[in-house]
Amino acid sequence: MKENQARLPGEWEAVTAGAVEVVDREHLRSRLERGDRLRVKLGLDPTRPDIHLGHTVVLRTLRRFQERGHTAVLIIGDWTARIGDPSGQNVTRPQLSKEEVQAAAQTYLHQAWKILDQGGTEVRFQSEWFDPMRLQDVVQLASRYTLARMLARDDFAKRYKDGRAIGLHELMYPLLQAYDSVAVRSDLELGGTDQTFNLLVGRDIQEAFGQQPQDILTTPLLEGLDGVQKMSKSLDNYIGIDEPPDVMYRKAMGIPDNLIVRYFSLVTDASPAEVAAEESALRSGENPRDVKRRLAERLVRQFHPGADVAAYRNAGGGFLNTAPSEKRVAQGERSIADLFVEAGLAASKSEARRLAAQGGLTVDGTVVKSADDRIAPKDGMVLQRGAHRVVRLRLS
RNA sequence: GGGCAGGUACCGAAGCGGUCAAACGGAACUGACUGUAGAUCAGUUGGCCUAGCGCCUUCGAGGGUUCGAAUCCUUCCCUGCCCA
Repeated sequence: MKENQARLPGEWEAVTAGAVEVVDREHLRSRLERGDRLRVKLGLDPTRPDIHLGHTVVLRTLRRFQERGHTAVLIIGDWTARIGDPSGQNVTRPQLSKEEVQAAAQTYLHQAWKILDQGGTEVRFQSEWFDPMRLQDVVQLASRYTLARMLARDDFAKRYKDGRAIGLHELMYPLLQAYDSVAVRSDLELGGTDQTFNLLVGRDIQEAFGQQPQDILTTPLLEGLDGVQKMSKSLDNYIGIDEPPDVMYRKAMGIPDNLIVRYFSLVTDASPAEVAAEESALRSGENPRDVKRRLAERLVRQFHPGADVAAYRNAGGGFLNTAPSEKRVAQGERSIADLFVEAGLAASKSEARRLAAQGGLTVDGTVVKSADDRIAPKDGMVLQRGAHRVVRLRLS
């Protein structure tokens, strides 16, 4: 696989831009310089069928490899998705059916093509190689690794030390995803920094199966809207790449100021020079809101080329507070508390009453005094709970 | 297999016969403030209604003792540690 293309100057820099860590650095560099065409693996677990900006960091890296003639190998983790990566809290995940995984995978791919070049991507399902395995093969695979090495992984070590449960199946996760590298003969695997251990296991397992170990490249984890924890669907601090432009804009405007530059550099097409310009704009005292507007516009344009970005800007401050969502409700008079529960804005009538007592509920802009007052919903009526949760009613 | 320690609300953690829907902390939510977020301050955080000092469900699961149990007994399930 040595047939190559014109060697671009700065190839190494271009392809590793933003990488946190590369192993084996020298090895990878020399392969790139030699012009080898690499099989670049990226694994995705289709547990949640939506790609958000956090995922795009690594996807964009993969695309850069594609653009330079390397083969993207996208693995759909239809087996590992059932185990769930045992990262900290989520010890158990709902067992997904084959159909659910299939469906999620399709959605995933559909979204992934917004970033990757579909033609240059090889999509593989784990079930290809795992379904035919027999117990003998599984035991065989397990024999290639040891407990001590598993315990080298931070979260395992921590849980072990703290006396918290570690299911044996959880130990299988790194092993299975490592075997993927063997199955697809990966040359290089990409992943977020939280995957470092798993990617390294891939190297070991490949060697155990007589293959040349892959190199690995890790990308930063993007902080979510809260600015602290990594972006994830389950923490509800994400911007999905399939979300409508207005929602995307609004969410982008809500990120903490100290993340503006990071977002510019990790998830937009802005060149390093442009990023630097925004950074100095902030430092020189420009209102962060305006810098953030440019960020939001850029993001929206990337995923919704036709969107009328100016409209959101002119919407002023108010757009921040309106989360557009509609809810169908039946006609007829009932208590305000009931209506809020139906609209999904309160978990129970008791909660609705408490919120009302705190002045946190409004109907068409008027503060609800007593949640026990009765009301007949009208089509288009707007219910609001707090500053951010708004529902427009539709009569059915 | 043996010994020991545990399983309390979203999480952590008190409580060990009544005054417990259950201290405290984190987290979340609401209000004030702010360009948003944050920080800060205040409040809320099981459900239901005829809203009373009311009823129902909740302290791993079942059974029991008691006028009365998260608290005592018992069986079971689960977790961790030590020993084999």
